[in-house]
Amino acid sequence: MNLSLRQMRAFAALAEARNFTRAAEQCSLTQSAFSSLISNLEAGLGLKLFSRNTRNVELTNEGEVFLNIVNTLLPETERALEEMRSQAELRRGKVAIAALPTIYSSILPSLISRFHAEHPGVELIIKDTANTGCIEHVRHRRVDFALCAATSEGSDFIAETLASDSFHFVCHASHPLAKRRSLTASEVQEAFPIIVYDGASSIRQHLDAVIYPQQWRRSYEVNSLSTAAALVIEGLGATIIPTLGLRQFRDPHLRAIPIDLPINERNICLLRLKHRTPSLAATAFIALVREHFETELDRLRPSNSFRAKLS
Amino acid sequence: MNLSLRQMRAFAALAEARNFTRAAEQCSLTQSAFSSLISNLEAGLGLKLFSRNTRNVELTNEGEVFLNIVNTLLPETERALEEMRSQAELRRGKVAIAALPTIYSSILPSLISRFHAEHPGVELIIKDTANTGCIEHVRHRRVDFALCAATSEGSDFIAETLASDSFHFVCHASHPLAKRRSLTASEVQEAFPIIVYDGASSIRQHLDAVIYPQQWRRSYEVNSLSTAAALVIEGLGATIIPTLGLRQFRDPHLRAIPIDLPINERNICLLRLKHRTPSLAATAFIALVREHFETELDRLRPSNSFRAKLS
DNA sequence: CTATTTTACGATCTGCGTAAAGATG
DNA sequence: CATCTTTACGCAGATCGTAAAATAG
Repeated sequence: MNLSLRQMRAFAALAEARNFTRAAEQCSLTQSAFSSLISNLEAGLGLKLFSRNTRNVELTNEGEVFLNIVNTLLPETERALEEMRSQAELRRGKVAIAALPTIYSSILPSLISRFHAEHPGVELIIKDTANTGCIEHVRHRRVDFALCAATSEGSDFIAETLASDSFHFVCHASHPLAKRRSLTASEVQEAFPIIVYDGASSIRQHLDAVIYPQQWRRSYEVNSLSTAAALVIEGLGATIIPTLGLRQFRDPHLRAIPIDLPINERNICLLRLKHRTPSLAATAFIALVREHFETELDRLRPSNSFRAKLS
Repeated sequence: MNLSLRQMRAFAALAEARNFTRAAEQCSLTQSAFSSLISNLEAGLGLKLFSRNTRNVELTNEGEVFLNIVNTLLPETERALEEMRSQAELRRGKVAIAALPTIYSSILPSLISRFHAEHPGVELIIKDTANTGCIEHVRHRRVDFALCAATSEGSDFIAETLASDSFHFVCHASHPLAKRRSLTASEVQEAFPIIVYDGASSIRQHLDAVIYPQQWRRSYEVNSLSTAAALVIEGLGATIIPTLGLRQFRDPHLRAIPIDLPINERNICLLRLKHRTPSLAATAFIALVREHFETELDRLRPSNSFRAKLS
């Protein structure tokens, strides 16, 4: 006897419906195929499970015994398969991630290619959005997790700090401050015109907080790093960028000067919902992220000269 | 995915043996068939369970997960099938029977012991109750079948007549009629005091019907044969008993005289619900009952002298 | 007569075995 | 290169669907 899941499903459906036609529909089978499926099950077990005629279908005593068994065995088996399906989702699954533009443009590309090489069947969806958007994506479960700046929002989140980067004053080589080795907050504030970012941005939020209650004398408010970069290159102003964003400003005419801010570190964290077990695919990606920040942490250290990297 | 018992068995064997050839042998399959069986299982689950080459077979991480599942699921499934096998082989089961006291006390004991000897694992539940009770037990499916007097109740029942017995006047040896060889209905009606049975009793129902619209001049109305027997032995009255009930009145001081009633035969039948396939255990018991009445039918024939048997 | 199950039968799919090919230490 | 697994392929049995037959209220 080779009892199969399909047989148990069919039996359970018939025991429930007590009607071949409806039970067959439920199993996506023709009534005739369903009938022989039940017959085969009965033959396999060597006993009648249902006493039936054209008007009435009901369990025999032996059928009752089998129903008791199936009532525990079937859910367990289904659950087992569901468990395996979750496993399988590592190979053909989906990971949705939200990430700050600075993170997306710096560390994610290499992680994506490594993950894809390891799990070629897993679909990766990455939304690059400012900090506020990242948090909302996580909150509404539109992503498995986010890589963004630390947040203090509620206790629904788990925020794991992965690294922290610091801020740099980025200007054209012809800028009056271009040759300085370091700058103070007040010096930077005087460096008008300065290019700032949209209020949803973690950079803007951080910088606003740092000089509170003062405000930035801004001439431009942009949404993307690349726009800011274009403006700076054109000599229309300077901007302030955390370490991870510097890559966007690699240009021979630009200079990046470390700033000494009251709160100079921006924490990069892995943000996810507390009561949501990440899928295995997501877990795998998270592992890759953690590994990245462990092995390449030094790259983020402000002690490294980024001036050199920009030229 | 239609997980089957065979797939689980094969997986367990391979996880144990870690060798396709030996695991295949254990499953009574060629190595090639076994290989594709495992492949199909992996394809069905959507993941590799074993990482293998020609020298080495071992479980993947996903395989380990599946092994944990199978280690509980497989034994449970096997046990379930074993349970059903026991049912099929009548090594387990339950038969519930309702029977008239006259039947219970006459033919059932030997049938019970024969059935028990043949099927020691089958539980027997026998309710001795008057005719009305028997019918209700069948109607409400509290018993698999009943051995009782024929009924004309509705078409939900199947009533198979097994035998018929006839009625006897039973009295103390000192009774005025004790020496008669036979009696008529009117003679019996005059034989006051007469002990009758509760209205639910088939004997009472039969006798009431026989003399309708007259009524029995009763002095005692009892529920059990043994009570009636005690009364008769004490000389407090006579009673009327069908053949099957005579056994209760075996006493040297009692006499049983055949009565010539207008309807002298009480049909003993096997009563069950029409649309209910009896369990295997019940079927086996029914077979025993039929066999009994086929081989020992003569015992019930009123032609036999029961006077002799009583002394 | 109507609703329902069973049977008949051909097409398709699955699973097994034989035998050959492929892989690996 | 010896051993073990996978692949190729034909056959047998299982399963499915369509359609007709049987059954029961």
